[in-house]
Amino acid sequence: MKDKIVTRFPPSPTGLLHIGSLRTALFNYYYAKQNGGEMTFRLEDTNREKWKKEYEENIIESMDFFFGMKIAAPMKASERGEIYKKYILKLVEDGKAYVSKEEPAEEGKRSEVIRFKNPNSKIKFNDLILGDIEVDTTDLGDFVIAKDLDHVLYHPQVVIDDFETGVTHVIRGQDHITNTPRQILIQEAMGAPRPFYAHIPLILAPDRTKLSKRHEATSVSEYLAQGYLPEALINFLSLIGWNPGDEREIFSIGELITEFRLEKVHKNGAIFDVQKLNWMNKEYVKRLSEPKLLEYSLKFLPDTVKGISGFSVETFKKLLPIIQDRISKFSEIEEMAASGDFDYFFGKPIYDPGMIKTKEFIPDLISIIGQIREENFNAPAIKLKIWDFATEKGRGSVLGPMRIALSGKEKSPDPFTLAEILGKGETIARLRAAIT
RNA sequence: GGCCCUAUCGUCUAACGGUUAGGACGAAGCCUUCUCAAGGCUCAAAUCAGAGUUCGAUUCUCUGUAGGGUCACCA
Repeated sequence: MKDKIVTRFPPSPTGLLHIGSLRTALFNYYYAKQNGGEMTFRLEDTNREKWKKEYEENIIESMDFFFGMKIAAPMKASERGEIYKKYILKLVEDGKAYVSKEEPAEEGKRSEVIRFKNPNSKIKFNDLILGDIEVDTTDLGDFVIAKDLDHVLYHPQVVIDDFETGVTHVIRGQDHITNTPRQILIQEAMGAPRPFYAHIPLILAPDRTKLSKRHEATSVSEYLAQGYLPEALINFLSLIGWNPGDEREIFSIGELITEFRLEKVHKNGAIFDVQKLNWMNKEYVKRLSEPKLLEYSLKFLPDTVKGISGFSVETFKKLLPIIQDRISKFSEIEEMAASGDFDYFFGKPIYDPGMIKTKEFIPDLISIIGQIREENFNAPAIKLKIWDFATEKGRGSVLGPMRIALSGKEKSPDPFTLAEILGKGETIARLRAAIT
């Protein structure tokens, strides 16, 4: 009988959920799920200086948002002081740790701390991604594991929490690799079993250093706020440092759970390429259902547009295909709004009449369009009716003025689509207005 | 600097020791076209260097070089 696989995600609430943390959580989640196991969650929240309630809430909400984990009462390191204390006490009793008198060299340092008695052994462990790693722990010295019995430090905390929650696989970033020998040492002193380790490569900024706060946008919330879709973010992040070995790129979370292979995770760090994220997000935008597309579009549509007197959701719905075609992320709707790409749908276009090169063919357009029946007033039908005439007279001098008459802009969707959205009556009205 | 990790197009990456070193993003060009997008097609672009093992190294070994991570009484 194989033991149930238990992975872990223990973020520290010292910032909003980081893009790299999400990816680590994702890998932990895939590995646990595909093996019928589970991913545990706990908050490593003993650093009270950097802690913020806002961060904690953001992380917990994200767990629900991305993994459907409803966490009512998260396990918190800050509430486990008594437990840590017992273990440290035991270590001291067993002679594996000792109270050390110090001469504080710096301000704020204590004259007495608890140090781990380093047996100075060579620690060898097999990393599921990196392979065998051997480290001589002599250079680590007798490192401090607690300031005192009520202030236990990170390494013993991790070992105790992983042990008590039955963690079988520690999947974490490569920035933790040098912590591993220390933690194994403590484990062995406590007689705790050693979990499997898998250190995943770091996500790098374009300057090839670890992606951190000093770089552009690093929190998941920022990306969501820019209108990246969660599914796209998950897909993109999952493909950094891992790939299925073939040429597929678009994966649902369900597919990722079955396809993900820990053994195929790379050893080397990878740059977070926003351009590729943009492309992938666009792929997801294209696949969005109409209700979802409307929901997101409305959410990102500025109030200045919603406040136009002629604005209605009914009309806005007709613009959805145009939006879907143009944006790669939803914040671009704000840019479209700023350049006036929506205004003319909800009110008369404002433009310099000089923009219209020639009004010569507008009366003909009005009569052609007038012949189209109301119920047939759609872009393909309108195009069919006008096309030959436009070709005969010169498309530039027929279609160009038509577009400007309808939109007031040099750049816009094609005039047939414009006419369809505006409707027959309004189209003719705007063409008439352009003559005078 | 010590310790640890890594090394294929600009970027993400594929390639039982035998391939014209493949794909994607991005760039460029072309087509489509009334504009802007979208779409289609085409093209450029890489095995860090040097030894060794081998009939044959992107692939295995060593050295060098480069990059990264980490060295708290933070987590």
